[in-house]
Amino acid sequence: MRVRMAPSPTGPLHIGTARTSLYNLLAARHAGGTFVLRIEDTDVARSTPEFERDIIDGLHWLGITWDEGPQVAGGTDIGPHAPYRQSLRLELYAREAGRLLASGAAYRCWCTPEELEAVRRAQEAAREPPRYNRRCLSLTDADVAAFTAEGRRAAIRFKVPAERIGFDDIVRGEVEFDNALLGDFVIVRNDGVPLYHFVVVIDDEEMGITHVIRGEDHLSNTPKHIALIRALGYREPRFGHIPLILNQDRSKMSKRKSQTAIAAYREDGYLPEALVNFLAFLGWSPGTEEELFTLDELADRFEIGAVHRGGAIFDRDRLDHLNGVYIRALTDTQLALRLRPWVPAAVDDAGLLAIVPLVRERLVRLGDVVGLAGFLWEPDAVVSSWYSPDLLRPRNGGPEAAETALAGTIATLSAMAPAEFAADEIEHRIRTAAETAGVKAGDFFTPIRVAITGRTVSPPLFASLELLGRDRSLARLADARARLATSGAR
RNA sequence: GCCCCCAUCGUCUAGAGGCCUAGGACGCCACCCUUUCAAGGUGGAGAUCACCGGUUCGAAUCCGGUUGGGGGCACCA
Repeated sequence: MRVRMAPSPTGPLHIGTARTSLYNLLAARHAGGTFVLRIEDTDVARSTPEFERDIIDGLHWLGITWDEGPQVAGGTDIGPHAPYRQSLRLELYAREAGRLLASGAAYRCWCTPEELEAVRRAQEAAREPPRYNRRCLSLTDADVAAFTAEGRRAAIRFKVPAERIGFDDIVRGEVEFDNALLGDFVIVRNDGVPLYHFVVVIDDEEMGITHVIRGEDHLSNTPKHIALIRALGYREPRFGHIPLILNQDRSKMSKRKSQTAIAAYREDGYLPEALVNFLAFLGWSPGTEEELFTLDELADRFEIGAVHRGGAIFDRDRLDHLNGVYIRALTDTQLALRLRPWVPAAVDDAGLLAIVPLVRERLVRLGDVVGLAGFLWEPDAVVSSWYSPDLLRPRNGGPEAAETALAGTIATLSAMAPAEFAADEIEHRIRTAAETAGVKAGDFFTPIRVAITGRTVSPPLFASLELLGRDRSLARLADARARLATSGAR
């Protein structure tokens, strides 16, 4: 089995492209086959090296690797069919176009976009299906001479045979189309650039692709490809069309309605292993009730033929849950390493490792560490700016209750030696202070929490105090007390 | 408009004629735990298997139609 993924570098790596790549990889691995990556960059106007890099980096990040193809953006291609970038294979396409022209399976077309548009409008008005009227199929030498003299350049159209085309789709079963309903489509633009439907067929043949696994949006294109394959005398691969990933409204997932760039998920702090697991289950299931798998385990059980036929909505809540599960499964050291990109360098590795236990149960995404533990590295003034003094007041109590807690805690912490400043000891003493003041523990803690973390929701309070340190804690408590007094005067 | 594909809780799905008074997970609700928030535990609501008609002793599972949804019909990929 030889499968391939052929992304087009006309945009960043899309979540759908990532899943199709994953399914191809899984199918190849499961069958002990070969996975090829080919860059579909014939659209020179829209393709960029930056997008190519984004795609390759994103795939690597997900752990999706290929046996043949460009390994690095701009790097050397690896494999017996190199190059794997279509922009480098132009002579091959030109030669095949020549064969089609010579056999009469294709013909030159001199129509201008305006002429084509006019014909299309006329057909619409007459309620006819919009398709090319074959004007250029029966041109006289004089017509051609006139167009040439005019400076027109010809595109090449494939003369679609009027026949029914059926095939046995790996995921959908028997499907049949009537190519008589198709217009003769352009395979080479008038500037000489070959088009998708044409090059995809040539490359798949030349690269020995045996199974074409792609999105359902290509199902209707398949009869075009089969017609081309027959006209060129190629071997017909098996086709398998996997269901689309959908927006909330069940339309094809798009940038407009969903977050589609893999890089964005990476930046939010989703774990690649969580994303892979999630993507694999969007449209497939091993049929058991286990749901946590590594890439290797997925490859072991994946059956391309067992893929569902219906599209699946991208459920962010489910991804979030899965990501949390994967985060919690990490060791402290592993999690610290993953968190590094979101934590400033001023927090050293030991400091970061100390933060991990405070946040691990609370992280949905790695990036959430900033909101959860930022109070530890942000300046006091910044943290102070996060809250308004009235948030210092506990649920059951007014400003005076806040003042009592703040003052009591300042006295308590001031009396502690640096060596004693550990979570357990801090908790013991503050609880005692609360009892002495006759205030319920929870109400006593709220003002402290806000003063220290700047928020009403935070990691466990006493460990937070310990990590912040006695002096900075005292400074924040004093600041809170001062702000409370000022606001209370109003 | 034409062609094609699809259809089980809100969502992802298990289910390949009797094991289904339809199972799991996410989300939601309640309770427990608890210094907040999470995490964790327990319980709960939630699907007449889109609808109609067949086949069969028996259908979520097979067949046909209807409806609904989606995709494709470019000198984009």
